Amino acid sequence: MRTRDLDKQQRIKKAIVTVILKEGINGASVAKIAQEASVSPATIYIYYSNKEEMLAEVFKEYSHESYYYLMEQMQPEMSGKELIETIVRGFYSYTVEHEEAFSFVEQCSRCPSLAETVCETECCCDVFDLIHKYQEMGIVKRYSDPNLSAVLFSPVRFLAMNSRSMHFNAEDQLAELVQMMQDLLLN
Amino acid sequence: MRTRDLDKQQRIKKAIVTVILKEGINGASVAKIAQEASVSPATIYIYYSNKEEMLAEVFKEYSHESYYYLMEQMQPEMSGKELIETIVRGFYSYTVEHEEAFSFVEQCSRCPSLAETVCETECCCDVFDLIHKYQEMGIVKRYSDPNLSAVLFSPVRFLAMNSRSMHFNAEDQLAELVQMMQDLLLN
Amino acid sequence: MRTRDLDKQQRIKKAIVTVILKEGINGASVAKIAQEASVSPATIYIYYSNKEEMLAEVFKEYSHESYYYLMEQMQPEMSGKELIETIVRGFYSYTVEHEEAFSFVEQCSRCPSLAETVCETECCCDVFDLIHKYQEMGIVKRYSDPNLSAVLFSPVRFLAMNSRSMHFNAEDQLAELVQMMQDLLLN
Amino acid sequence: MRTRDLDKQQRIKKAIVTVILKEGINGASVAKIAQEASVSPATIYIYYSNKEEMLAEVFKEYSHESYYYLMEQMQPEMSGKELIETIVRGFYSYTVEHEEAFSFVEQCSRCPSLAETVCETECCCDVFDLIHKYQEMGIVKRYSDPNLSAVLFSPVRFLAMNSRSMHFNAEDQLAELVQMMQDLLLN
DNA sequence: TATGAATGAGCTTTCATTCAT
DNA sequence: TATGAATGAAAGCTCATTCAT
Repeated sequence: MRTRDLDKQQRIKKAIVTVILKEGINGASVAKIAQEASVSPATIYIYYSNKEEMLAEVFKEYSHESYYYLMEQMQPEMSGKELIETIVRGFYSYTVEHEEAFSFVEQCSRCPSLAETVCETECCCDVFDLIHKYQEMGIVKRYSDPNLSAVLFSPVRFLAMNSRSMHFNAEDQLAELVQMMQDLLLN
Repeated sequence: MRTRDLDKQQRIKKAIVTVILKEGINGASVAKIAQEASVSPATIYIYYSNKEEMLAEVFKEYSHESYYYLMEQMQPEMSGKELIETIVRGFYSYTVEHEEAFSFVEQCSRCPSLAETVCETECCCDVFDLIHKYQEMGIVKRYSDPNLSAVLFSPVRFLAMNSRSMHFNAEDQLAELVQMMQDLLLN
Repeated sequence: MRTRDLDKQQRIKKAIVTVILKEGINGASVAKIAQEASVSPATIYIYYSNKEEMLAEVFKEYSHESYYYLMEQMQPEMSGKELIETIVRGFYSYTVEHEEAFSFVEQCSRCPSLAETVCETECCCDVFDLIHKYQEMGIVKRYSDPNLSAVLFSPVRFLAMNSRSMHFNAEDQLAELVQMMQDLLLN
Repeated sequence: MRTRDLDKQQRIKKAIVTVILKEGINGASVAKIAQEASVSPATIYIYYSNKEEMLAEVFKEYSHESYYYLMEQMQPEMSGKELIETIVRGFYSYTVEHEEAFSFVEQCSRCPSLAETVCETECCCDVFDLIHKYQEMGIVKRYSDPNLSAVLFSPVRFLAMNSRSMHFNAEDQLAELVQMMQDLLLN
């Protein structure tokens, strides 16, 4: 019996992200993904039962990735200021270093049918566990989770998506945004 | 007759938005839009030279709409607090009252090919003219435009998009967010 | 506006029957039918909303045809013997003269999903009206309709389908069968 | 081990019939049959060189089955009446008790490519040997074999296939049909 | 022998767009 | 201007079959 080719599955996953970055979620046909992965379209249906499920599954995986990345940046015993800076800068770094994955997740999360399959809150729960600790220590203000999520991540996403079309220097913006978030969220 | 034509074009525009809310930007075929507008597919090609251009044009129009709506909420002689509250609540109201248009614009703005055709900054220039005045009067802090845009609008969009999947009371969140923005942005 | 091409619709109907005779109901793909009709596959979907419905509709049409043909053979004032002979020979003639249509209907009527869409009894109601008259006149024995249907038509169908594989002279068989049916059904 | 293999082949044979009853001959893919038989698709190609041959072979086997069944019903020293009744009722019983096999054979025998591979006459030769004896004894009329086959089996098949769609009581019909056949075929 | 992985070819269907009126 | 008909191209997906183990 031929064993399942792990490399092949990896190539498919990679291809999905690549094609969606290039062509948008609209233009990402199974055929194109298969070609990008150097695989027959039929092969994709061995790994995923249909296109919808394929996107959902890969979307789910990558949704968590940015927060894993973020957690790796964290140091023990950070001050409040360091915490906020790490979150803002770390999240932005992720968008730059994993441009494909970031763009893929952004597109999926705006696609109503896909967005439903992944719950934002679950993805970043580790980050929130940490923030809650800082809240309990009286370092971070006790704003609600949805609003914390809204102000910590959305603006960074906005900058990441618009850094090209709007003509600004990302580093300057980021420095200012860090400052803003520290002012806003710390006691 | 002129009225007839205008009416037809208007119906097409409405249909685009309606269909995209119902079916997502993926499922929005020219045929479905034509049917929704009670028009022949061929007729659409009288008004727009192809689908891409059609979406781009309508996207451009609706991109401005939320900011027009916002400007209508503005009162002369508002305090800084009132300004911020009006922007945050007004923008949220728009997402509720014009759900179709909001969803349409959101979806288009995540579609790479379409997003390029519309510049966010141009759309909200009137709002920024106003904010600049308040900055010059020393009421609003002198943060850069991209960051102002990022923190004023993205979080509201985030709440609007996630109010259903996350289970929170929109009004409570909004009240808190207004408070946060006032603290953050006002001297 | 381009008007619907009646000839085209006719060609499609003809093509369905031809392809099914050649390839069997299994091998009859929409693409092959389209090619046989010198039409694009997409065109077929203007006339029928899907393959199933297409087959069902054409099947329904042709199901009636053999009985229309039969009724045309009938003469007024026939004797009982003539009635039976006309039915048996007429039905057989139909299978020879309209081989394609006959084979098509046979195949469809064995396909469970299609068979359900057409009710045999409705198709041959004119013939049964006639038979009922002869029953009332005491000429044809008062057997039940299902059994009359079973013995009058099934054996002829059997002969028609097997005249090639079994090696017999159709005319001889038919003459004998007429005799049998007359003996069986007439007072 | 031999038992294992035979068991496997048997399971495949059973699966073919089951799947075809459920899905029709169109919907009976090798994959589905393999799954139903709890076997890999590749395994099927160890026993049969391709799908066509597989169906043909199993079709051939089951084609005989109803006549074997029929022969088992036969008693020595039956009267002519009993002979006819046993054939008609026995054949009907078979269609009820072996619904899957009957439906399978019916479907195959309408599929042109398959029908060619099996000769009806060969299948029921035992039955005809018996009938011929009764003909020689002057009990059964000397009609030709094709016509005997046509009137003895086709009407029963017709009733079996239509007992649901036409709304009649099978037992009543059968009783009448027995009577008819006795009148028709016996001296 | 037996298998799950793999695939090219083909399926049904829909698409954006153009044609003929 | 406006249309329903028409279509080539492509979509998502399944097929019978073969491969590699």
